[in-house]
Amino acid sequence: MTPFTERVIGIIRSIPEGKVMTYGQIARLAGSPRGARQVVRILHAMGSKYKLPWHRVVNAKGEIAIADDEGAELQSFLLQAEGVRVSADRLVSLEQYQAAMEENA
DNA sequence: ATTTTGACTATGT
DNA sequence: AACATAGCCAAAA
Repeated sequence: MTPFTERVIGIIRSIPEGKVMTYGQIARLAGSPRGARQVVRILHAMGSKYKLPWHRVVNAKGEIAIADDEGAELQSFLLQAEGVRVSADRLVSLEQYQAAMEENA
């Protein structure tokens, strides 16, 4: 377990309900400005084990980044269940993750 | 050791 | 706004 991984986990765990963050933001906060893809891997590998709110992580455009349609639908459902507006093309309102970033900065 | 592969991003058309 | 390109970087093949 690298320090970077630990920081990523901590950051994701700190995302408040109803807010979302992007892979890039998380990577930057964890000290690796170009590490967005590593965040993806960490999330995929450790997500269930550490009970992280994986569904609160979206890409830079504010959209659900899951390739698999079924998984994307689940994420969309989970987000909407906590009050995040998600459009039919799985776009998340941008205000929500900007707020999350300030709280963690 | 080298290549491929992404739940990515920034930049330029 | 949609598409292409080029960086990116660790894990898997």
